[in-house]
Amino acid sequence: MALRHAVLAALVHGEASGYELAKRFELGVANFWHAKPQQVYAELARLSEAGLVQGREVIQESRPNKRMFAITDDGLAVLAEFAAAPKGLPVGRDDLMIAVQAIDTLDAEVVRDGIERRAEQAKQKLATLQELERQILGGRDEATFVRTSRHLGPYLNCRRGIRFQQDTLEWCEWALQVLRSR
Amino acid sequence: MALRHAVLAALVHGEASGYELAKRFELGVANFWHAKPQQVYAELARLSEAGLVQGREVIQESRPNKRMFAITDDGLAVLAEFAAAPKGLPVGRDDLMIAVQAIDTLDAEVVRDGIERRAEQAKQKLATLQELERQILGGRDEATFVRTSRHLGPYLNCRRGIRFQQDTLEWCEWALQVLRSR
DNA sequence: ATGTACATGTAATCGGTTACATGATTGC
DNA sequence: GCAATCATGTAACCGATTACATGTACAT
Repeated sequence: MALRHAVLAALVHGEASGYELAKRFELGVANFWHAKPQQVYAELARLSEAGLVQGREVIQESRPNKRMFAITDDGLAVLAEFAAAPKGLPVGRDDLMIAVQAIDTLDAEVVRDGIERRAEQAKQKLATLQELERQILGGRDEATFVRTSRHLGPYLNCRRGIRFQQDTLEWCEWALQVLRSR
Repeated sequence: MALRHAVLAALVHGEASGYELAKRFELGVANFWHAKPQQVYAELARLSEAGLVQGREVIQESRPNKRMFAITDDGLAVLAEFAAAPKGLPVGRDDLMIAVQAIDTLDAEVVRDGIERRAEQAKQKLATLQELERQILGGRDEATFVRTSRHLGPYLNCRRGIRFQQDTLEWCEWALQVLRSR
């Protein structure tokens, strides 16, 4: 039941609509949490019923109406409890690594193509995250930002994502070189 | 339905019992796939019924009997098909990063403790994986191994795991430094 | 006209986790 | 005596994915 906490955490820096939250999950936090839009809407409904978030209707004219959700004090309490609980290791599932594991029996070219495609995906994701980093830093260097900002969480998370994609890319390039050199 | 393929991939370098497979999932491949023992047994039953693996009883005297499973030609065909299919991005879920995202609103000390615990976990995991790497290389250097071995898959996978844990560790240390310097 | 962004859901199904269940052998 | 390792599963529940469903506004 951790999507619940992920949604609450995504709301601590201000209210958001289900649509906005779904986008945040897709891009910003996506390396370490992932959720489909339908899941987000369903979770918001449950959180709202439990009193952990509060929604308000926003009537718009040139667009469909939307509901903005904000975290409540009860929601914050639940988040705090979650943060204090011991965490297990991250759960990862990567289809590509299944193919890699079996490369010696399979057609190696097919797996190589998969690694190349993954490298491309990583590059794109990396570009997106670096753009996000620029937005967060807003022209300041890291030391200045760390001293002056009250929004460290998203930055720490963004850095984790950038590192992960860089590491992915480096592994892909190393693996391709190994496979070429056989 | 990808656990199916993960199990098949784990069997390509030789037959194994459910118990052995469960251990392989727990340690070796665990950074990029994860499965509980019960799941492995259930999957083996399904794969066996579908003719993708074949089991044989092994009677043991000083231990409980076991069933060893080997991948069949049909199983290999299914794996090959899977390998050729386009892969999505890896799915990751990391509770710690949820707490990190919300650190500005939460008690920062609690989150710092979480990062420290994660660093410890990463160190242990890293040690295990480096031991596995030594076993795989068997005294040879990388270049020699790559030229002479027919089991590249597990090595590529192991390297991915090592890099991931190293990167985790570096991020943890960087994040702790940032949090201390505030 | 066509597609993308905005905006929100329901229903059916599938995959994964947790709890339960058992029992022998080996080493501390 | 007690814990760890070997060895295998069932059943209930919950969480996640996929398919279905609808409609407006704006840009190309």
